[in-house]
Amino acid sequence: MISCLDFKVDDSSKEPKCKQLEEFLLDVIREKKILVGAKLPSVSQANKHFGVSRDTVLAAYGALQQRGVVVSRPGKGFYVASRRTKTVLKILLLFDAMNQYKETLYRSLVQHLGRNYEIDIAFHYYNEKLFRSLIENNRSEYGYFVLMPHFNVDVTDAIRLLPSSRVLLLDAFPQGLGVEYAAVYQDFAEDVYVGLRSLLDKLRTYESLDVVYNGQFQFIPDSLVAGMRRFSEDFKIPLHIYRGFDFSKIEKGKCYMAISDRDLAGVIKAMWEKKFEIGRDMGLLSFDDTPLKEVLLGGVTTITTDFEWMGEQAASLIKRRKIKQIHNLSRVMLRNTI
Amino acid sequence: MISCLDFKVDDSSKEPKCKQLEEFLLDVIREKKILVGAKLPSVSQANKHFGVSRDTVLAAYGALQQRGVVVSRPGKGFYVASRRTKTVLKILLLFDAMNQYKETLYRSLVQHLGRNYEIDIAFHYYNEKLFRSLIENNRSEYGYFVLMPHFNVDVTDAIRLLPSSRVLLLDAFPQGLGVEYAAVYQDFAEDVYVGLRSLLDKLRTYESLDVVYNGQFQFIPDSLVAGMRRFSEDFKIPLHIYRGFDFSKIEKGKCYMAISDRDLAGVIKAMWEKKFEIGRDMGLLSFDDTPLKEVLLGGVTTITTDFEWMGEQAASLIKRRKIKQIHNLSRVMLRNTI
DNA sequence: TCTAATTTGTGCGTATGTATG
DNA sequence: GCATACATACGCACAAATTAG
Repeated sequence: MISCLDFKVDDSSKEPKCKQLEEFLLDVIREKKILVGAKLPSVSQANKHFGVSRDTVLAAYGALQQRGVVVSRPGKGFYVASRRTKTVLKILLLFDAMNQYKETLYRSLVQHLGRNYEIDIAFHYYNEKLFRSLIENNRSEYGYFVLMPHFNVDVTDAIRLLPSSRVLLLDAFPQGLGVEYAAVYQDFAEDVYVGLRSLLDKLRTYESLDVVYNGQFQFIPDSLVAGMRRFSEDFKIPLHIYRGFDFSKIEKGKCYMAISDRDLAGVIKAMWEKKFEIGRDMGLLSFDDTPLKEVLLGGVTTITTDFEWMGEQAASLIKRRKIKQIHNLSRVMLRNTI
Repeated sequence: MISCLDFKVDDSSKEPKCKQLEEFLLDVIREKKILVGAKLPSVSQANKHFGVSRDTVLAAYGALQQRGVVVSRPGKGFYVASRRTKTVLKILLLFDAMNQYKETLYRSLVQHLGRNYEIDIAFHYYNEKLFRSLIENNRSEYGYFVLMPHFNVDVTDAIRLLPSSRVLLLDAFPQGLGVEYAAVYQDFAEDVYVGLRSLLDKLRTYESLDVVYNGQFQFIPDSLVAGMRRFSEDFKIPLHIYRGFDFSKIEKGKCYMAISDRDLAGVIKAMWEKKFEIGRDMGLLSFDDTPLKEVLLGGVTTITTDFEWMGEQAASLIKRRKIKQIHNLSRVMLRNTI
């Protein structure tokens, strides 16, 4: 029984020994290696087996007792009382960038997780090195990692530094990572394909689909481009992708697709200057719905996912320590601009 | 172990002893004589071995901690956390909420600070207790604090826990804090007064000014309200402030002021339903400019500050360790909706 | 009932970082 | 730079409760 529990304290670690033991036992109880009602190894057994002093064991057991996870019976032993480990889990949220819909996601996640979680947030802004160093430097500081690995290069090696049971991939699911990782993701290639297909009749009234993005901090996933290209080929809709688009070069008869708010504003301004009429002279699509897009130009058509729901699903996976891949479907908000 | 570290303070040097020790230890860490994760000599060991007082050791160790190079563990010791010795300061950014213009500010600050600063960000979402605990729990971990104390209750006691030389107040400058605190702030009362006054002729064409905000996470500084009230009294413009406004109750002849994007969208939707014409049947103002507001409804009139500039000023104060209060002026972007 | 072994529970000592004059 | 009080981490010794024989 106790021999099944292989654990050694790391004396050189900065974590206190009793804390290390406590975390280990919480995992053991969560994983049902010791069932509710069963007896924990006695203090002196644990003391010898784990190679720590009796007091260290006692400190760990005492902490578990204070949490209500175990109860002590003097002269008998410590017994598991509950699996509801009311632990404060420290979570690192590693997002790509700060923007409007990210706030929706963040709030939803925080709200649905509730009080027993301590959440820190950081942004990598598509800087691969920053992403790596944030993972490396915080490996031991957090008990759980929610990662948004939006990169067109391979970062799976950095992610693999973390135990897969303590990682949730959010929004993006990099190729090369398997079912051992929990995830709530968008399948950009598929979603944009399906989204554009549902707009096919409208899109046929334009001569081409032109994707524009300008900012230095802007980023388009390769998979999104792949989905758009497949749509373009399958349905013979010409596709152009402009990185660093000169908005004054806007033309009649095209349907523009703006990536960021800044790009969207740029297209609209150019449209005004040329006195184009939206939906007739040109079309306009955008990604990720926000309150203002509902009313901008009488409603901008967007291809978007439900970030509220994404946060809720993520929170649920984290709370139940469930490893599962959830495809967060996207939908088209068909409005006025196409 | 400690005997490998031969270091003697130079009493004749003009460099403080703690600075000498700090530099020595940085070299030791750079040269991998002490590896990441390993323990530094304890304070009392170092105190005896290096022939300096405990305080000197503590000052050196503390400085290393504020650079993010080492971390302290009570009862255990100081441990090397990172080899990034180029980092001169670890900064905690404590913002109120995540939103569009906050990103502008954040990016500007990060960009103007440059590479040698490690910046963490957290949000308090107008939760006073969270604000306090974030300060208390991170007091020794960071070398500098950029605080956005947007509260209508007094939080100066929490701020005073930090050395004033290591604090920058951003956006808000709470009453009760003096010139010993660096600040780049908006004077909401004054700014909104001046802003509204510049719109006086336009505002006189409406029967009243109605401030609407709805969200649970929404917040209006008392000083902003005070500024609006003073304007209302001085120029006899009726003012109504609705917390939890029912947008369907929107009326002709009034000028509405929306606090958040969500409120703005709510007013516009209600306006459409009633078929009001903007700028004639009703007016619309908003706070904080964003790219989309430039094009929404042909341009929404906003009272706003320059967050790009605010970030630049803040970075400059931090880098030069300058203690100065900078009033970040706001201006009116007069557009189509009033 | 007594005894010995096992187990939980308590007190004290030492080393370490933290905070304050 | 020094002194002091304090919290935390860890270990040793011993007392109190339980159980088996």
